[in-house]
Amino acid sequence: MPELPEVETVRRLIEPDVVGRTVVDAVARWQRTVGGSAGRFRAALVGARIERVRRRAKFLVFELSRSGGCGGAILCHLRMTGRLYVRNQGEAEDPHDRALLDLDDGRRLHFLDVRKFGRFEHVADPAARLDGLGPEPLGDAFTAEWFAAALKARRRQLKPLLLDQSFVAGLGNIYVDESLHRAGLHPLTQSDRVSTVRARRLQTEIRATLAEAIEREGSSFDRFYQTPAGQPGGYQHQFQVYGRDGQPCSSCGATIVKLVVGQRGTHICRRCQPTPRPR
DNA sequence: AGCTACTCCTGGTAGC
DNA sequence: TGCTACCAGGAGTAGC
Repeated sequence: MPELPEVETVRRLIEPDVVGRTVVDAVARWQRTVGGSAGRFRAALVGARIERVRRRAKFLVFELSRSGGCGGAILCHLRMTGRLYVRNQGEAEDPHDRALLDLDDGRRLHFLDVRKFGRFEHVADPAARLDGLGPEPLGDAFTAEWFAAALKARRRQLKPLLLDQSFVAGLGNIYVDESLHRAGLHPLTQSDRVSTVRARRLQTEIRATLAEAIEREGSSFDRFYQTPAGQPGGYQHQFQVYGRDGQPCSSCGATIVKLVVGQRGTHICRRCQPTPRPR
Protein backbone atom coordinates (compact mmCIF):
# COMPACT_ATOMS: atom_id res chain seq x y z
CA MET A 1 0.00 0.00 0.00
CA PRO A 2 1.35 3.40 -0.80
CA GLU A 3 3.19 5.05 2.06
CA LEU A 4 5.46 8.05 2.13
CA PRO A 5 8.09 6.73 -0.34
CA GLU A 6 5.47 5.62 -2.85
CA VAL A 7 3.57 8.91 -2.60
CA GLU A 8 6.77 10.89 -3.01
CA THR A 9 7.64 8.81 -6.08
CA VAL A 10 4.23 9.48 -7.58
CA ARG A 11 4.62 13.19 -6.85
CA ARG A 12 7.96 13.40 -8.61
CA LEU A 13 6.76 11.57 -11.68
CA ILE A 14 3.38 13.28 -12.02
CA GLU A 15 4.53 16.84 -11.34
CA PRO A 16 6.06 17.67 -14.75
CA ASP A 17 2.93 16.46 -16.53
CA VAL A 18 0.48 18.62 -14.62
CA VAL A 19 2.18 21.77 -13.31
CA GLY A 20 1.22 24.83 -15.33
CA ARG A 21 -1.75 23.07 -16.89
CA THR A 22 -5.32 24.31 -16.65
CA VAL A 23 -8.20 21.91 -16.04
CA VAL A 24 -10.68 21.97 -18.93
CA ASP A 25 -12.91 19.17 -17.67
CA ALA A 26 -13.28 17.17 -14.46
CA VAL A 27 -15.21 13.92 -14.25
CA ALA A 28 -16.06 11.94 -11.12
CA ARG A 29 -16.97 8.30 -11.65
CA TRP A 30 -17.42 7.53 -7.93
CA GLN A 31 -18.89 10.16 -5.67
CA ARG A 32 -17.20 9.20 -2.41
CA THR A 33 -13.78 9.42 -4.04
CA VAL A 34 -14.27 13.14 -4.72
CA GLY A 35 -16.02 13.88 -1.43
CA GLY A 36 -19.19 15.28 -2.96
CA SER A 37 -21.28 15.32 -6.09
CA ALA A 38 -19.75 15.03 -9.53
CA GLY A 39 -21.28 18.40 -10.37
CA ARG A 40 -19.59 20.21 -7.52
CA PHE A 41 -16.31 18.49 -8.29
CA ARG A 42 -16.47 19.66 -11.89
CA ALA A 43 -17.51 23.21 -11.00
CA ALA A 44 -14.69 23.58 -8.49
CA LEU A 45 -12.00 22.40 -10.90
CA VAL A 46 -12.80 23.51 -14.43
CA GLY A 47 -10.78 26.64 -15.15
CA ALA A 48 -8.32 26.09 -12.32
CA ARG A 49 -4.58 26.05 -13.01
CA ILE A 50 -2.29 23.60 -11.25
CA GLU A 51 0.55 25.63 -9.72
CA ARG A 52 2.48 22.91 -7.95
CA VAL A 53 2.22 19.42 -6.52
CA ARG A 54 3.57 18.94 -3.04
CA ARG A 55 3.43 16.09 -0.56
CA ARG A 56 2.37 16.22 3.06
CA ALA A 57 2.56 12.85 4.79
CA LYS A 58 0.73 10.46 2.43
CA PHE A 59 -1.30 13.26 0.85
CA LEU A 60 -0.60 14.80 -2.50
CA VAL A 61 -1.61 18.45 -2.60
CA PHE A 62 -2.31 19.91 -6.03
CA GLU A 63 -2.26 23.66 -5.40
CA LEU A 64 -4.62 25.53 -7.67
CA SER A 65 -5.12 29.11 -8.81
CA ARG A 66 -7.86 30.71 -10.79
CA SER A 67 -8.32 34.19 -12.16
CA GLY A 68 -10.05 36.39 -9.66
CA GLY A 69 -9.49 34.29 -6.59
CA CYS A 70 -7.95 31.47 -4.68
CA GLY A 71 -8.40 28.11 -6.32
CA GLY A 72 -7.97 25.93 -3.27
CA ALA A 73 -6.35 22.55 -3.84
CA ILE A 74 -6.94 18.94 -4.74
CA LEU A 75 -6.15 16.68 -1.81
CA CYS A 76 -5.29 13.22 -3.04
CA HIS A 77 -4.79 10.19 -0.80
CA LEU A 78 -3.98 6.86 -2.46
CA ARG A 79 -4.86 4.75 0.60
CA MET A 80 -4.56 1.09 -0.37
CA THR A 81 -4.94 0.85 -4.11
CA GLY A 82 -4.95 4.40 -5.48
CA ARG A 83 -2.86 5.22 -8.53
CA LEU A 84 -2.28 8.29 -10.68
CA TYR A 85 -1.31 8.21 -14.31
CA VAL A 86 -1.48 10.43 -17.38
CA ARG A 87 -2.68 9.50 -20.88
CA ASN A 88 -3.83 11.35 -23.93
CA GLN A 89 -7.49 12.32 -24.01
CA GLY A 90 -9.46 9.78 -26.02
CA GLU A 91 -7.36 6.85 -24.86
CA ALA A 92 -9.16 4.00 -23.12
CA GLU A 93 -10.22 4.40 -19.52
CA ASP A 94 -9.65 1.75 -16.90
CA PRO A 95 -12.86 0.38 -15.36
CA HIS A 96 -11.40 1.32 -11.98
CA ASP A 97 -10.77 4.98 -12.84
CA ARG A 98 -12.67 7.00 -10.22
CA ALA A 99 -11.80 10.58 -11.23
CA LEU A 100 -10.40 12.16 -14.39
CA LEU A 101 -9.01 15.61 -15.17
CA ASP A 102 -8.74 16.79 -18.76
CA LEU A 103 -5.87 19.25 -19.12
CA ASP A 104 -5.42 22.06 -21.63
CA ASP A 105 -2.63 20.26 -23.51
CA GLY A 106 -4.78 17.31 -24.54
CA ARG A 107 -3.56 15.10 -21.72
CA ARG A 108 -5.70 13.49 -19.07
CA LEU A 109 -4.91 12.74 -15.43
CA HIS A 110 -6.48 9.50 -14.19
CA PHE A 111 -7.10 8.58 -10.56
CA LEU A 112 -7.53 4.82 -10.48
CA ASP A 113 -8.54 3.06 -7.28
CA VAL A 114 -9.75 -0.54 -7.24
CA ARG A 115 -10.94 -0.61 -3.64
CA LYS A 116 -12.35 2.93 -3.55
CA PHE A 117 -10.70 3.85 -0.24
CA GLY A 118 -8.64 6.62 -1.83
CA ARG A 119 -9.62 10.27 -2.14
CA PHE A 120 -9.26 12.84 -4.88
CA GLU A 121 -11.17 15.85 -3.67
CA HIS A 122 -11.23 19.58 -4.07
CA VAL A 123 -10.87 21.55 -0.83
CA ALA A 124 -10.92 25.32 -0.39
CA ASP A 125 -8.47 25.27 2.52
CA PRO A 126 -5.99 22.38 2.43
CA ALA A 127 -4.07 23.68 5.46
CA ALA A 128 -7.13 23.17 7.64
CA ARG A 129 -7.40 19.56 6.52
CA LEU A 130 -3.72 18.82 7.06
CA ASP A 131 -3.63 20.57 10.40
CA GLY A 132 -3.61 17.58 12.72
CA LEU A 133 -0.70 15.76 11.12
CA GLY A 134 2.51 15.14 13.03
CA PRO A 135 5.99 16.02 11.75
CA GLU A 136 7.37 14.71 8.48
CA PRO A 137 9.79 11.90 9.34
CA LEU A 138 12.26 13.19 6.76
CA GLY A 139 11.79 16.82 7.79
CA ASP A 140 13.87 19.06 10.07
CA ALA A 141 11.40 18.86 12.96
CA PHE A 142 11.79 15.10 13.28
CA THR A 143 14.98 15.17 15.34
CA ALA A 144 16.28 12.42 17.59
CA GLU A 145 15.77 14.72 20.58
CA TRP A 146 12.16 15.46 19.72
CA PHE A 147 11.43 11.81 18.98
CA ALA A 148 12.95 10.47 22.19
CA ALA A 149 10.98 13.00 24.24
CA ALA A 150 7.77 12.33 22.29
CA LEU A 151 8.03 8.58 22.92
CA LYS A 152 8.52 9.23 26.63
CA ALA A 153 5.51 11.53 26.71
CA ARG A 154 3.18 8.77 25.49
CA ARG A 155 2.39 5.36 26.91
CA ARG A 156 1.42 3.47 23.82
CA GLN A 157 2.55 0.38 21.98
CA LEU A 158 5.18 1.39 19.45
CA LYS A 159 3.49 0.05 16.36
CA PRO A 160 0.10 1.73 16.68
CA LEU A 161 1.86 4.91 17.80
CA LEU A 162 4.09 5.01 14.72
CA LEU A 163 1.07 4.36 12.50
CA ASP A 164 -0.76 7.27 14.12
CA GLN A 165 -0.49 10.10 11.59
CA SER A 166 -0.95 12.74 14.26
CA PHE A 167 2.23 11.48 15.95
CA VAL A 168 4.48 11.07 12.92
CA ALA A 169 3.02 11.57 9.46
CA GLY A 170 3.72 9.30 6.52
CA LEU A 171 4.59 5.90 7.94
CA GLY A 172 2.44 2.86 7.17
CA ASN A 173 2.47 -0.84 7.89
CA ILE A 174 5.47 -1.78 5.77
CA TYR A 175 7.95 0.86 6.85
CA VAL A 176 6.98 0.62 10.51
CA ASP A 177 7.70 -3.12 10.49
CA GLU A 178 10.99 -2.56 8.66
CA SER A 179 12.11 0.32 10.90
CA LEU A 180 11.27 -1.52 14.13
CA HIS A 181 13.24 -4.54 12.98
CA ARG A 182 16.24 -2.45 12.01
CA ALA A 183 16.13 -0.75 15.40
CA GLY A 184 15.75 -4.07 17.27
CA LEU A 185 12.47 -3.04 18.87
CA HIS A 186 9.37 -5.18 19.36
CA PRO A 187 6.15 -3.56 18.06
CA LEU A 188 4.40 -4.10 21.41
CA THR A 189 7.05 -2.22 23.38
CA GLN A 190 5.49 0.58 25.38
CA SER A 191 6.76 3.88 24.02
CA ASP A 192 7.79 5.40 27.37
CA ARG A 193 9.97 2.39 28.13
CA VAL A 194 12.20 2.88 25.11
CA SER A 195 15.62 4.07 26.19
CA THR A 196 16.92 7.32 24.78
CA VAL A 197 19.64 5.42 22.96
CA ARG A 198 17.09 3.07 21.36
CA ALA A 199 14.81 5.97 20.48
CA ARG A 200 17.67 7.69 18.66
CA ARG A 201 18.40 4.46 16.85
CA LEU A 202 14.79 4.13 15.79
CA GLN A 203 14.72 7.73 14.54
CA THR A 204 17.82 7.02 12.46
CA GLU A 205 16.40 3.79 11.05
CA ILE A 206 13.04 5.34 10.16
CA ARG A 207 14.78 8.04 8.15
CA ALA A 208 17.20 5.63 6.51
CA THR A 209 14.45 3.17 5.58
CA LEU A 210 12.30 5.88 4.00
CA ALA A 211 15.21 7.46 2.16
CA GLU A 212 16.33 4.12 0.73
CA ALA A 213 12.77 3.30 -0.33
CA ILE A 214 12.38 6.65 -2.12
CA GLU A 215 15.66 6.00 -3.90
CA ARG A 216 14.19 2.73 -5.23
CA GLU A 217 10.84 4.33 -6.13
CA GLY A 218 8.90 2.58 -3.37
CA SER A 219 7.77 -1.01 -2.87
CA SER A 220 5.54 -3.18 -5.06
CA PHE A 221 4.84 -6.36 -3.14
CA ASP A 222 1.52 -6.96 -4.87
CA ARG A 223 0.00 -5.85 -8.15
CA PHE A 224 -1.46 -2.65 -6.74
CA TYR A 225 1.36 -0.16 -6.47
CA GLN A 226 3.20 0.95 -9.56
CA THR A 227 4.65 4.30 -10.47
CA PRO A 228 2.80 6.66 -12.86
CA ALA A 229 5.25 5.41 -15.48
CA GLY A 230 3.77 1.94 -15.02
CA GLN A 231 6.88 0.55 -13.34
CA PRO A 232 7.02 -1.41 -10.08
CA GLY A 233 9.08 -0.01 -7.23
CA GLY A 234 12.26 -1.76 -6.21
CA TYR A 235 12.36 -1.60 -2.43
CA GLN A 236 10.41 -4.83 -1.86
CA HIS A 237 13.66 -6.66 -2.61
CA GLN A 238 15.17 -4.98 0.46
CA PHE A 239 12.47 -6.08 2.92
CA GLN A 240 13.93 -7.65 6.04
CA VAL A 241 10.64 -8.70 7.66
CA TYR A 242 7.57 -7.44 5.82
CA GLY A 243 5.81 -10.33 4.07
CA ARG A 244 8.72 -12.64 4.94
CA ASP A 245 7.00 -14.75 7.62
CA GLY A 246 8.34 -18.29 7.56
CA GLN A 247 11.64 -17.18 6.03
CA PRO A 248 14.90 -16.74 7.91
CA CYS A 249 15.92 -13.37 9.33
CA SER A 250 18.79 -12.04 7.25
CA SER A 251 20.51 -10.76 10.38
CA CYS A 252 20.34 -13.77 12.68
CA GLY A 253 18.71 -16.65 10.80
CA ALA A 254 15.74 -17.04 13.13
CA THR A 255 12.37 -17.52 11.44
CA ILE A 256 10.35 -14.39 10.79
CA VAL A 257 6.88 -14.63 12.31
CA LYS A 258 3.66 -12.78 11.63
CA LEU A 259 1.43 -11.49 14.40
CA VAL A 260 -1.49 -9.14 14.62
CA VAL A 261 -0.97 -5.86 16.45
CA GLY A 262 -3.79 -3.34 16.50
CA GLN A 263 -5.61 -5.27 13.76
CA ARG A 264 -2.56 -4.99 11.48
CA GLY A 265 -0.46 -7.80 10.12
CA THR A 266 2.92 -7.40 11.81
CA HIS A 267 6.19 -9.09 10.94
CA ILE A 268 9.04 -9.54 13.38
CA CYS A 269 12.13 -11.53 14.18
CA ARG A 270 11.72 -12.75 17.74
CA ARG A 271 15.46 -12.89 18.26
CA CYS A 272 16.31 -9.43 16.91
CA GLN A 273 13.19 -7.88 18.48
CA PRO A 274 12.80 -9.37 21.96
CA THR A 275 9.33 -9.43 23.50
CA PRO A 276 8.97 -6.59 26.03
CA ARG A 277 8.53 -7.50 29.65
CA PRO A 278 4.91 -7.25 30.73
CA ARG A 279 3.65 -4.85 33.45
C1' DA B 1 -5.38 8.60 27.56
C1' DG B 2 -5.27 4.50 25.00
C1' DC B 3 -7.37 0.35 23.49
C1' DT B 4 -10.73 -2.32 20.54
C1' DA B 5 -14.21 -2.84 17.16
C1' DC B 6 -16.48 -1.37 13.19
C1' DT B 7 -16.87 0.90 8.59
C1' DC B 8 -15.65 1.64 3.89
C1' DC B 9 -14.54 -1.68 -0.70
C1' DT B 10 -12.97 -5.22 -4.06
C1' DG B 11 -10.12 -8.89 -5.96
C1' DG B 12 -7.83 -12.82 -4.68
C1' DT B 13 -7.77 -17.08 -2.54
C1' DA B 14 -8.56 -20.78 0.94
C1' DG B 15 -11.61 -24.31 1.75
C1' DC B 16 -14.91 -27.41 0.44
C1' DT C 1 -14.50 -27.29 -11.54
C1' DG C 2 -17.18 -23.97 -9.25
C1' DC C 3 -19.02 -22.08 -5.44
C1' DT C 4 -18.94 -19.37 -1.02
C1' DA C 5 -16.72 -17.22 2.82
C1' DC C 6 -13.23 -14.72 4.31
C1' DC C 7 -9.32 -11.67 4.20
C1' DA C 8 -6.20 -7.37 3.60
C1' DG C 9 -5.82 -2.76 5.21
C1' DG C 10 -5.42 3.45 6.18
C1' DA C 11 -8.00 6.25 8.52
C1' DG C 12 -12.10 7.92 10.72
C1' DT C 13 -15.28 7.19 14.33
C1' DA C 14 -17.65 5.33 18.37
C1' DG C 15 -17.61 3.10 22.73
C1' DC C 16 -15.36 1.52 26.87
